[in-house]
Amino acid sequence: MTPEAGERPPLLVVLGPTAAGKTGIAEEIARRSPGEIVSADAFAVYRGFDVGTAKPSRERRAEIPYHLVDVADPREAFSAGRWAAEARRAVEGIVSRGRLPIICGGSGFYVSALIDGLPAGEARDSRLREALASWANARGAEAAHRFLARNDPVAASRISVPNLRYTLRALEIVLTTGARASNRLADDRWSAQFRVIKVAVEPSRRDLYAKIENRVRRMLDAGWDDEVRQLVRGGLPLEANAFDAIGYREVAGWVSGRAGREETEREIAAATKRLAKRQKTWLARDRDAIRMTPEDAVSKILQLLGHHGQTEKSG
RNA sequence: GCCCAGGUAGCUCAGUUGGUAGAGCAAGGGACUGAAAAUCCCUGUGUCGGCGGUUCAAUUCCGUCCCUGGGCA
Repeated sequence: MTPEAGERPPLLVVLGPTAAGKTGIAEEIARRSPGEIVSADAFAVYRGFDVGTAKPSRERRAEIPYHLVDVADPREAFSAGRWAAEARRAVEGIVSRGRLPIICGGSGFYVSALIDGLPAGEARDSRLREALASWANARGAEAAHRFLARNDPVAASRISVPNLRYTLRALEIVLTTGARASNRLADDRWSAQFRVIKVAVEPSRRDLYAKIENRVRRMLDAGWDDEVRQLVRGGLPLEANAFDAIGYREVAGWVSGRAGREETEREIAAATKRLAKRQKTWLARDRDAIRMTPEDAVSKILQLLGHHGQTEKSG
């Protein structure tokens, strides 16, 4: 390790699939270090989405400062870029207070936007996006893909034809910036100022699946249905992006009598397991992440941070 | 008891004018550059309800029995 490595402030990143126990670990570290938590969760940013996103309660947030929770209205369009920009500001604030910043969450793309960076310029245009969507709706995904192939063949070759969402995003980038999506380079200078300690909490599949099942049951017991009723009564349409959060549309179906509680619980648990699988796939590529089980995560992280054990201290 | 309609992949079902079968969902694996808990890709052998019969060959035709749903008594 280079001498200046020790001078850079540490930035702890706790990753892992949903329900792995990340939050408890991050909170324990925050108490000992002491630190503040930056939630890396694409749906905990929305106000009113509490139970189903396993959002930390008000009491816990009073004990340990949380950032990037409840920062958006469910009606507004959120983005990885906006999250990363706000997370950077939060991290800088925590460091300036002399505390340990702890990124904690399961949204791999968001964390990547923060640590690895994104290309400069958002290249986002909602009017163009809508126009492209309705054009593609009329002409089909193949036509859209052919159009992209003409403007950015490299991007087109990486995107499968039916993946209309990716195709349209790549088109949006070429049409707004004139630059090909496949040529844009991410800017990762920001994270270089920190000693990034990235940790992946990975329980066995068996444990994780049991935790997921328990958690879904507890969420349904904790008034998830009331929360959905309130959101719907408040006029939030089921098409809103925030309702893409796993379980919310299922609970809406239960609330409206279209499905029973048991069936709803089963479906949500299955969808959550699929999410956990995708999260693990994402994480598997991350060669910087230090893998550990939830049981020994806290002591291993403390060690990585440089909290020395008693034997070392006395010597 | 009688008359219909069914019994095919974990589930819902298609299909084979007789040559041992395929979709969706589930499950497993993968991709991911501002919608990401999203979006997309790959992976399909299962006594085709049991037992007999006809046939070179039956999941397919015939008989019979069992099971499920509906109707009539």
